[in-house]
Amino acid sequence: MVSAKASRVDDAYARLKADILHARIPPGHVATEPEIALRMGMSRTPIRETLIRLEAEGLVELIPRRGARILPISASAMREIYDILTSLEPDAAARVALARHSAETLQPLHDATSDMEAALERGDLDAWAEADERFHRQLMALTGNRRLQQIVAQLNDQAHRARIITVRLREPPVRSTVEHRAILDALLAGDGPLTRTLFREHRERAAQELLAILENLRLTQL
Amino acid sequence: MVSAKASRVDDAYARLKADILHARIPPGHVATEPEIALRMGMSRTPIRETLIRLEAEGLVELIPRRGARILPISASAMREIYDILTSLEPDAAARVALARHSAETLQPLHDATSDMEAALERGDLDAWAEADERFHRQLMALTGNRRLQQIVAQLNDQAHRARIITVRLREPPVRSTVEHRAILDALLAGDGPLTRTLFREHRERAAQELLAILENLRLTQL
DNA sequence: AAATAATTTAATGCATGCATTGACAAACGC
DNA sequence: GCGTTTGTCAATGCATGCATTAAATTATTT
Repeated sequence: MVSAKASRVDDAYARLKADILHARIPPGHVATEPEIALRMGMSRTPIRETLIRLEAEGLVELIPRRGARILPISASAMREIYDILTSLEPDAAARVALARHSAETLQPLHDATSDMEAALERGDLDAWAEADERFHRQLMALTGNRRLQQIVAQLNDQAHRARIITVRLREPPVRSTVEHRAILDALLAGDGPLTRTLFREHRERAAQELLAILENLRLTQL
Repeated sequence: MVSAKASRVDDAYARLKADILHARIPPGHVATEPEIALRMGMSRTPIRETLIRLEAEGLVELIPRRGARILPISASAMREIYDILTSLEPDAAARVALARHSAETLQPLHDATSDMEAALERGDLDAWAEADERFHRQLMALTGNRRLQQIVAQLNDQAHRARIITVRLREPPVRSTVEHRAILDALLAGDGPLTRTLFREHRERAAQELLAILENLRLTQL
């Protein structure tokens, strides 16, 4: 056996988190510990620990005598998240560019970009979104900064549901895909400033589009 | 009574965190749950929950069968932290500048700066450090971005011990204090780009100095 | 009927018990 | 003497019990 034996907390954490991210539990939903424990077939203890972790990650809110509330998707939350990502990612990308990684090292980014292009042609938005997130994740991994990776991953998790919803309510992300290709080229060229600029514009546009949709839907809070 | 009744978890959390930040527990120290529970006069349960939270905050590492390890201070960790802060804070400061807050709103920053100057003249490094952290905290508060505030606060907590140590091992922070004044002026002038540039240089220099000292001391890991 | 009070219900916060399992040490074989 | 093996010990992971207390419900009063 390769993987370490999963503890119940590990299990509950993985399942609950997946349920939240895939919106299988509706945003805003409130559930009590005994309720979740029953559903997951374990006692309250591991559920409690799981909820504490999820709260620290910003996916759940623990309301004193009521239970755990799955955080809703709000435009204001998305604005906060995108403001932070717009600061972090372009800088990080610029550092990666300046590190002048080999083409092999950048291969995963290349793959992700190709996958985005292919998915877009097929009209497979789920695959597109997956490749998009993969690109961003791989790029952060190349910085070697663990804390940065964790923070960005956490923010992306928080924004995940909003992206799922909006990706189907907008024009096909042609532009976004093209931008990825341009960023990749800048990275390969080792052009830090260009990478930063492109990435920043990429994030700013994405934020604009997402927020426009959320606000149009009057999804101040979904 | 104004404050909510403190639960044991709240209490243990506050105490443990303070002990860690003030280095009353030496970095690298390992303690078991029963050990901490005994010292804090409560059962393992609230201690457990506290440790989970502290782990999520990056102050403690939970080692499977060994206990909780107070994370050591390493130069590499500080580099990670400062890289992130150097991305986040200057951008955030620029946004604050563009928001053109009134002088009253910026008063806390003014106070913090004055306090730094006064503390420096008195040679009171503790007071100086406190005012410095206050300046940065207040500035982030002005962005109104809760997530940003939380992330920056968390990173500052992680870096706190390193700052305490190094502040006494370097020349008096005259330069740093002057820079704060300049940043404040740029904020008052509503000059976003200038604020960003100044802040970035400020953080980069601070990072350089801190890392130089840590590495000189061969504190790869304290 | 609306507002208030009394009562019931149930979720949390915490303590405790116990099985499991890894860490450590002593005993053993080479 | 040093690497293995076995055995003991204790920390964790989890379940469970219970007091407390907020929320919900019902009863009561105006």
